[in-house]
Amino acid sequence: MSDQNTPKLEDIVSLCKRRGFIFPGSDVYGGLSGTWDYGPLGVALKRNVMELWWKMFVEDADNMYGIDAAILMNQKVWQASGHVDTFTDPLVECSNCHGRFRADKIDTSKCPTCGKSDTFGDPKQFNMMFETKIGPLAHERELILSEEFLRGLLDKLDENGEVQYKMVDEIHRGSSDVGANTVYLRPETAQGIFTNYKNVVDTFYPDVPFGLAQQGKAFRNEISPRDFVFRSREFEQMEIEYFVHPDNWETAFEEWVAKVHDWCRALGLPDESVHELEVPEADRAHYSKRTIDFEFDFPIGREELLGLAYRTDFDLQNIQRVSGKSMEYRPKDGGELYVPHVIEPSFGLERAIMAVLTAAYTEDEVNDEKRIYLKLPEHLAPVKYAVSPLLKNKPELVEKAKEVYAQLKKQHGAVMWDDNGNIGKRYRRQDEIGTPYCVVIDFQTLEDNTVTIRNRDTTEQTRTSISEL
RNA sequence: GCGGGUGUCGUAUAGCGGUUAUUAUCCCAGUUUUCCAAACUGGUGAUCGGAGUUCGACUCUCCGCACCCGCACCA
Repeated sequence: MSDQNTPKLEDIVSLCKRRGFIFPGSDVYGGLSGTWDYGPLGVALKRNVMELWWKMFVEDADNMYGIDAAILMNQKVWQASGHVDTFTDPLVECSNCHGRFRADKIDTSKCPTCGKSDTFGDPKQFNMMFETKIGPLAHERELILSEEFLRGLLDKLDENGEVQYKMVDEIHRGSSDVGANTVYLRPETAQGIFTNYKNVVDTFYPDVPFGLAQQGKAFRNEISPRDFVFRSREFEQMEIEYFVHPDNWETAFEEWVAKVHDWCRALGLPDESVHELEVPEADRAHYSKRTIDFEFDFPIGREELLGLAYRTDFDLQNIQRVSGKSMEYRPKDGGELYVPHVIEPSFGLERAIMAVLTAAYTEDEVNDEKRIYLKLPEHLAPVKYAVSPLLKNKPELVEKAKEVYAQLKKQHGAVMWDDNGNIGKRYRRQDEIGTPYCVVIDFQTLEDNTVTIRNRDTTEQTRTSISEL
């Protein structure tokens, strides 16, 4: 349901490329599906969102600890977490209509699409995790074990063919097993937190409830990445695992619902565009006892912005089982040992940025002309102030403006110099990148050291003295 | 991954089996300009990639790649 205030996705994509926020990944080489690169303004916006998150949830809280785990992890992590099993789907393809289906979800004797019988071959494993190898000989080994290569070779041999085929099958079976040198690019950042739970408890002795927070890249081999940065193969997550006593999970869950709404407001998202979806059991992840998806009215429709899940003690119990190390928490008041339960708010950074852009993108009609501007919250805007001389062919104005620019730059950092074209043109350009204030040095400045400050949203100007900037 | 569509300067576009590849805007340099995309001058910049057909391909054919729509997938 998008009302007329929701911008079109193509308008946002276009503005992002035109003004240097977000470009297609590997653009000069024709692109790479499912990847996006951030330009100068995009990375500024992205960092502002990340820093806001870190400040709100880590620095401003007194029971939160930050960590930053490696992307590559021991493969046992993913066996313990269930990802090796649940991220691997057996898929079958119909030789008649080429439809693809989960082999474990349909009757494979008959194609549900075209109705033909016995059109399915053997199921093939499809895993959403990117896999790579540790060690320098990895690729050589893969080449030797290529089934196609070996079969092609053996097709040329008449004698003992049968024996040789058997050998190929054995070798191939061996290579499709997960070798000791196989590692995965993490499909979620959460496990990097769980694997460090014990280290943090042993070094900081935090009181429950406490949380561990992390920001970082995650990778999923999506079948079809789509909708701009909404679903891509490489993305950034901001996650918190909040450890609670099992009796208190419901209270903590409700607290986090409120905090999530605070976060959405800090991003400048209107309350009426954010929706809670209680995820029914059948749709929940394998580890979760309760999940709320927070959805947002994106240009592509109402879709998930972030998730809040009660993960029980699923992860810590798994680590305890697989590693053999105790994950029990010892209360300082001498109470009984227990394995803490976990509330997990999980934020997608790119989705947050897309929501921010959606909420900020505004088109106004001014004198029959369209004015496009990004109504970004001040703390997220890539550029806070643009400084201009009213006229650039008057050296005294330019000189004074440069002084003001240097002063503001020292104070705020995110300040841009702009003397291109005429003043109206500069305002429009700054509008499009969401700069909240344009500071202009004019002839009056030379007399009384005051400048005009033009407001992005109202286009009104006020005159202020330089010292009060 | 399947089916359908699309692919020309940064953006938006025109056109053609043989062009100096059109126009606007953006961008850059300059003139001008006392507050909301004014004007003028000059400039950079594109046929998605690779094969094939042809004397000659941006144009036709095939194969890749990317994007859009639908299906499926979505821990």
